[in-house]
Amino acid sequence: MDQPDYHPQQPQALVHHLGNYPEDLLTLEGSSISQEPKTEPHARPESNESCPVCGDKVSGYHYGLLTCESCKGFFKRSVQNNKHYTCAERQNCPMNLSQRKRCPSCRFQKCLAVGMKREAVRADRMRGGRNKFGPLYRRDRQMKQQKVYYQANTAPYRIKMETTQTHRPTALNDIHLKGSHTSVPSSSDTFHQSHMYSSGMGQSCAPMSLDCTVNTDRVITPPPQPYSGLYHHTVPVYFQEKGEMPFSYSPAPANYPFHPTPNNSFGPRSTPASSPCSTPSSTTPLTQALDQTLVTPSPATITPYFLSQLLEGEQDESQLCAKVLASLQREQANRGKHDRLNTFSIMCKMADQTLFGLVEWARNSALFKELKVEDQMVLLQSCWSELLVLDHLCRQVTYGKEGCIYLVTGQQIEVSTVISQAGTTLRSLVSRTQDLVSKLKALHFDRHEFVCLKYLVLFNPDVKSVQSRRQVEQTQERVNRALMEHTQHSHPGHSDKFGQLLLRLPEVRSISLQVEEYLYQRHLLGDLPCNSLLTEMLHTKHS
DNA sequence: CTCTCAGGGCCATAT
DNA sequence: ATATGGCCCTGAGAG
Repeated sequence: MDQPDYHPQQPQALVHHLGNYPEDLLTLEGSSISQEPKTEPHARPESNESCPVCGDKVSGYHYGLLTCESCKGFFKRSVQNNKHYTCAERQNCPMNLSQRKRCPSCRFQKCLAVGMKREAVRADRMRGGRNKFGPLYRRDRQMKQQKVYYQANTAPYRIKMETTQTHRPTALNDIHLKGSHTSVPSSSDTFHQSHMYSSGMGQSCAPMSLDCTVNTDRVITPPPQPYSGLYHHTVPVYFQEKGEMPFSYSPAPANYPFHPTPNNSFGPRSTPASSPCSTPSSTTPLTQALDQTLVTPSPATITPYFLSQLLEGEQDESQLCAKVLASLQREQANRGKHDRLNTFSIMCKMADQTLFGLVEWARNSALFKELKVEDQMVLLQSCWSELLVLDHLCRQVTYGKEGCIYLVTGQQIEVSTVISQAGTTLRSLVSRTQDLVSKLKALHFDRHEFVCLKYLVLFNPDVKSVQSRRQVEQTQERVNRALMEHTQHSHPGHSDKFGQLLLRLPEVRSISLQVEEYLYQRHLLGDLPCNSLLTEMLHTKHS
């Protein structure tokens, strides 16, 4: 068997998430009229595109994305007839126009990997009509049109920016996670283990042994990166979590783990960035700064202040690292010798803890606290995976070495090893993510911009059932403007950086959707650890 | 109301 | 015999 059974999903939550890019990301609010993309009503940005599965000419949007007619038909038949293909090779058959017929297994896996959606194939086989992905297609078109516009107007810059990352080929049979520092981990490490696990969407694949080694006594040292401010502490390794979790691990009665305290607050907690819970009409240094950015065209003085306020809410990477390590240690300590977490579970735990951190970040944000609890919930439900992807991207840009993936624990993993040994889906995810990292590195993506993108993703007024839509919209517009002013001010010679950054968001979203789909498939196979925030979030989307 | 366009069906062709 | 893929039909939703 090389694909999981088809599980028709309730469309509501999915549509909700797939939905919408904020309008101001499309219109580049704040830029001059002449910079707006001029799109002809009948311009079809997809007309020259090639199918992401086989490279053939696309014929339109099919089952979630632009594909060719043949892959459309193939995907439809595969889902309708509940086909179970088997690859005679190693599940990495080449997929192009001439070879797409050779291996239906790899073809179907690639269809899923690039984002074709089973749930778009109608169970009732009803013909005609519009499907639930209409808004997604519309937005995607708009983004593509804008991209065409930018490509036409930024060619001189793009020549410099579009450097491609080269992956060093290795002959390693194992994936070795390495500490980011020079000291060699001791053999008595808590997590020293070797595991076999399958990756990819349910297909069997070449076994991957993984040596996951963590030096528990390490002290994080500042890497030679431009953001040395992140690593200014010596980390207490055995960082104890307080019982103050934003999400409950007990079975959630309302099918959602978000348990804020009343009055738009999440309990007594203070951070430098957050004033006590405020109402939309109250004024804080932050909201004052926000108001000023709206009315005062003085980026040199206001935007840096506003951005520094936003930055203050950022988690210290070293603390997050210590927290995740401590959590993993506790988990392993509670398990028997033969009951150790496997590699995939460890990765999930890391993602889970990172997600906790992101939820904490959001709830500590003064801007976010001003929203109704219901809105906070739906916004986080909508964008959690995008935040995770953004967080990962920033970590790679900031600390990642060429050809390595930098984990939240400070360990590193060879990209080429993952690429060569992972299943189709994971390989696609890693490859797409690394491409994005390269682009962001070329853009000299900085912390301020990262924070802005996080806010732009979080404050998405197009999320269905947001009540205070205007408030969300205004915040997004403010952050959007701050981002624009920051890029113009900090990179005056690179007038298009703002646009280039926004153009990365559709790919972030696309990757995050693929991550969700991948995790959900693994979850259905029973691979995901139970009682995690990750699974709660996945359930919320798929329930 | 008309038009658009994405999903489904048909069927000649390929394997 | 079965799979593929090009073409056409259908009909919900947008305008």
